Amino acid sequence: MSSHVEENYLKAIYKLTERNKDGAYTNDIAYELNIKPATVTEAIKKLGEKGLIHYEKYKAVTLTELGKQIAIKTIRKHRLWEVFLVEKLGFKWDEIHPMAEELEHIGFEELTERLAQFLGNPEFDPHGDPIPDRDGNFAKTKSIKLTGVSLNGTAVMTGIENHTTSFLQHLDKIGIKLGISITVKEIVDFDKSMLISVNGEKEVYLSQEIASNILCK
Amino acid sequence: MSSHVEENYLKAIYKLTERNKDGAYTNDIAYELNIKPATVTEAIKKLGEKGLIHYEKYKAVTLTELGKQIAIKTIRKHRLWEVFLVEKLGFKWDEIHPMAEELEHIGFEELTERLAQFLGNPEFDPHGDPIPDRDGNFAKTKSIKLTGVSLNGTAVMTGIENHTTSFLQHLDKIGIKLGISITVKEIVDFDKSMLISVNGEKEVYLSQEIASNILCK
DNA sequence: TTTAATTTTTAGGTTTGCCTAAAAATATTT
DNA sequence: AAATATTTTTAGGCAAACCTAAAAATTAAA
Repeated sequence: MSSHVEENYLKAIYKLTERNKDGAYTNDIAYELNIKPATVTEAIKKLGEKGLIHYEKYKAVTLTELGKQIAIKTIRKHRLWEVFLVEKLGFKWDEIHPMAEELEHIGFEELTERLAQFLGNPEFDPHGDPIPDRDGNFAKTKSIKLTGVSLNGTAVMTGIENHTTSFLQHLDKIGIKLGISITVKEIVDFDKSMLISVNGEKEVYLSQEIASNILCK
Repeated sequence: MSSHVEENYLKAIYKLTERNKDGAYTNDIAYELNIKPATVTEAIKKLGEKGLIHYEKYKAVTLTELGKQIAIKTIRKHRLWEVFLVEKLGFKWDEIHPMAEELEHIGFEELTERLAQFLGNPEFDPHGDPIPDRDGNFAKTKSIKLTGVSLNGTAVMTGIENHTTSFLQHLDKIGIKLGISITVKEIVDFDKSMLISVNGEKEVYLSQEIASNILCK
């Protein structure tokens, strides 16, 4: 199995296991990777034999220590390249994912570490997601959803829970970006949408769906 | 055929056609790509059908305009990344080839162009090879081999004809790098090796083999 | 607790990009 | 121009990574 494909499976399993403690299900992995479940069954059997995941028929899979290391390294590479694309090449945060998705598979330890150094060993990527260090440790961040901020409370925007282009572009349009301060001016009783002010200026309504995908501290 | 594989074939054919005007032979392509001739036959048939090369059974192949464009774009990407690796990440010129060999296949036009801009639109890579511009035009360079410099003549080192690690490391050791000035102090009658002085200082003997792989102007 | 629905796996196929061995074509010698 | 050598192609195979359709196992519902 090519390391490119392998890394994608491990990354998907890592992501799903974050959400679902007992592991990643065949169907979910397939959905995540845009392939069919039958293909996933084949693949996870092999990953099991390679010692990268714990595989038992009909059960959710989990990563072994080795598999987890590889997944985290891939995430590290992905997020470092995202920083590069934004900080050095001037891309916007909604443009970088597909490029990072390819760059993350370039596998030279020395390249990754020099890139990190060149970027000033950043701890967060342009979406506010933590970048694991070379040993695989993530900076601890205890953020809350914007929906958890009480009326008249103020919070600093630190991240997002949804990474789709449309969501990112919408945040751009209303002026929400990392580090900005958000004050909750009103919570509409009817649908729990909220009126917020961005950096004490612009006021906009956010649906609960949007607010619940914005992370703050 | 994956663009990764396709680009490698086109690059190999481009390189071979540079050397051998009538085109690239099956055997040579196979040697260049470290695969077997039978595999090449299969591949070039497909590349022919795709309109990327001119293919006729038992004949050397040449690139079509389209095939040439893709080859040159790949070379552009390769050399830009090499500049990045040396100028920004501090790698040495003998370390970068394998990394650039992977980075070159990342195919986002916008990424390439922003990278080029970030690097200051360099015209030459760390080995002195010209970087084609976005339209595929190479800076014209009329360099000569160091073996063509006459006794007591001085020339500026501008490139190399051999890109092996061992050659690059040897040049490093004796202090030869791009831009350095070389004076021919002596040409040994017996084997045509030459005594040179590097930047008017250090004197070393170079075999004819080495001298013929050093380009100057 | 039996039936129904869902999920996972198996079985059998396809394409891609590689391989070896042998046949066919081309090129080189004698 | 024959014979020999070299090069290229054909033929048949293999593993990876995907697929569909059907069978088996598990989970949920009646």
